[in-house]
This record gives sequence, structure tokens and C-alpha cells, in this order.
Amino acid sequence: MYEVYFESFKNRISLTDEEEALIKNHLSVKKIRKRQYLLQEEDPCRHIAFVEKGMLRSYTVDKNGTEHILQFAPEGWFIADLYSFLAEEPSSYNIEAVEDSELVLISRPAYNELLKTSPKYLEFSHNLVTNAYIAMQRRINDLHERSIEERYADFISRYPQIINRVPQHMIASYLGLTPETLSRVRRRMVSPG
Amino acid sequence: MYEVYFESFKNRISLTDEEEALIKNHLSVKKIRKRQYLLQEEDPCRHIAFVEKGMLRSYTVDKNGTEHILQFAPEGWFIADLYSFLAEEPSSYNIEAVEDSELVLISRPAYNELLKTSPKYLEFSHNLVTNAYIAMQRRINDLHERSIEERYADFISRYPQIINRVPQHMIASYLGLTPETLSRVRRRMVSPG
DNA sequence: AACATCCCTTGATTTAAGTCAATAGATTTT
DNA sequence: AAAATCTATTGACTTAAATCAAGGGATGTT
Repeated sequence: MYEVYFESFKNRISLTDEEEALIKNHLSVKKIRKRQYLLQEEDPCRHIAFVEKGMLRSYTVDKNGTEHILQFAPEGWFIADLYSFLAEEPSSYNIEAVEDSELVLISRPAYNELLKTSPKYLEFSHNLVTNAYIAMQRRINDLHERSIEERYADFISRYPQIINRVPQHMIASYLGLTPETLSRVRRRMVSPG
Repeated sequence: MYEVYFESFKNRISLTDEEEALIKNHLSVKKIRKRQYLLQEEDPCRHIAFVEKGMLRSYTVDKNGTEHILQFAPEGWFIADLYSFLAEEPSSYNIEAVEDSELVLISRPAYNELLKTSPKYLEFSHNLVTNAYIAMQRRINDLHERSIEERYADFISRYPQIINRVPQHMIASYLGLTPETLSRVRRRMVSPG
């Protein structure tokens, strides 16, 4: 427990043992089974989750009942509805385990306290969210200007650790396609012509 | 100069006069004419710009020569290619003034120094980028699950200060549509039937 | 004032992706 | 082992948006 979390932390920001102990005091641990919810739409998001092991996904369900996946979070990634977490509003999406998973959680009170008391944690959080912002912006640009072939090829090369662990229709949903369309795109790609 | 910047700052984080003076020392000011570039693709992004007055936009140009607008930044907003700024890599998009504008700039050395020396600035930056991240995530979800009518209606209600200041084809580009399609969507919306 | 450029709209047509439906292979559950 | 559910593929068809093309109104420039 906490191994992956602090490895990821120290890769960005150095930590003394005291600092690490302080931070660890504000965290907790949770195991979660495949298909189990960490967060359901309309519930307030009470934790930011870091994935030590396994994989989670966040998604919305539109009025037709179709799911739209916002994010996959494999080992070493964070996942939460940050808006709900910070504003204490009902969440607008669901977070669910795609595999049996082990999580490191931080609650909002612990988060706020750490931001105040631990400059290193503030730095770490700043670093994380900046990277997440950059990734999101790139994704919007991809949605705007790249063909679905390109987007799928990119996904494969960027996230090889995800592609073989989730069903294909979830990749389609992440990319904003129907499963049928992704299936046809794949056929077009293997036998070009 | 700096009025809008520090108003925005103090709305989030309190500042003593000394803290404000320290931060101001790390900033500079720039005026820029309509259609002038602040940043061109392939150049490294050397500043984060805060818009005091006027409006900027960031966009990419695809292989067909079509522009795709990533962001509008009217008064009170920030704009930069953060990836390029932080990684010192060539920028992958352009930033240009949509109107004559006044900017407050921070360079990367000044930014890094302020993050180290001014806890308030780190807090401010953390706050800003967190909000920007939340907004980006919402936008991806909109691209996935909402119709173009809804997206356009949303844009109007969310950004009334932008809608009447930029040509319609730029709104189309921001929303990921052709100008023709947006024109037809508008017609459908005014006379429903 | 004349010219050029930019901007928006509209029509006709093409194209890409979605929808609906069926099937078959995997995997999970009982 | 059988039943049920989930998953991926494929075909036929529909639909929504892009593309191509033209025209007219604004706006800006010399």
C-alpha cells in the first residue's frame, strides 16, 4: 500500500521522511471490486482516488442511456470529479472499477488541510493538475482536428497499458464513437485499400 | 495596468502590499494589435498571458489549412501553450489577438521563481489551473454527449461576452463545426419547426 | 467612390458515421 | 454443463454534417 503513490510523488517532488509521514496521515486505502462504483452520479465526490493497482473509469450517461467515457485511470493515475469534490455539489458523472483495484484516497478536509500545511503537497497537486490540464487540452484538439483513424492509432500508441485491458466498446466510447464504427475503423486499418 | 490582474488575484487569494509588490516585480505588460500574433506555431511559448483588455484566441491549423480554435481569452482570462511553456518545446498552436488588447505577461524564469518564493502565487496558480482543468473536462463531455444545438446554446449562455465580439465562423471553429453548419443550426433554432 | 476582402447564408450533392438488426464467439453465472 | 450475458463483427439503411459552389451584404482600404 502507498508504494505506487509515493513513488509517483517522489518522482516529481522530493520528500523527507517527516513530510511523507505527515502526508500519509491524511490518506486512506480502499479495495474495490470490478464493476463496483467509487462514485455515482448525483452523489457528492468525497475523495480524490489514486490507483495503486487495477483500473477505474469515469463516465456519464446521456438521455438515451448511452455511456460516454471521460477518463481511464490505470495504475499511477488519479481520478475524481474535481468540480464536485471542490464545490461540494452533486457529481455529474460515475466512477467505476474496470478491474479489481486498490486505491489511495484523500478526502476533501484532508486535502484542504494538506494544501495549507504541506507546501510539498501543494506543489505536487499543482504539478499533477497542470499535467492533467495539458492532456485535456490536447484531447480537445484531437477531437477537433484528427480523423477517427488517427485518434484510434494515437490511443493505441499512447496508452498501450489500457488497450488490452478494457473491452473495445469502451475505447469507442472514450473516443466518441459507436462500437460499430470502431469495429469498421479497425477493419479498414488492418487491410488498407 | 495590472488592475484586472490583481483584482482577479485577490478575488481568489488575499495579498499584502508587500506580496503584491513582489509579484508585480515579476510581471510585464504588453499591448498587441488585432490580428497580431502573441505566439506562432513552432516558436517556444515564452509567456503566460493574462488579458487585461481585449481578446485573444489560440488555434491550430490542420493539414487542409483549416483553423481549429482551442480557446478564447477575453478580459480576466489566461492564455498560453502551457506544454510548450513548461517543457521548453516548440509550440503546437498559435495565439493571436482578436481585438486590440492589453496583456500582463509572466516569463518562465519569473514563473518558476515566483512558484518557489511566493506561496500565495503557487496557491493562485494551483487555483487557476484547477479551474481550467475542470472547464476542459466539461468541454470534452459536451463534445461527446451533446448535440450541436445544445453546444451552441450553451456557448451563448456561458460566454455572452464573447458571442458578439468575434465572427461567427470562429464560434463554429471553437465548437468543431463548419461555418455553413453553424449557420444552418442558427436558422433551425430561431424558427423551430 | 471604387475595389477588395471578409462574412454569412443558401442550395445541391457527397460522405462519413449512426442506427437497426442479426449472428456468433467468449465469458460469466448458476 | 447449460443458460445467460457480454462482446465484436457485419450488412442494409438512414441521417447528419461536410463539401462544393454561388451570391450578396458589410466593412475596410486606397
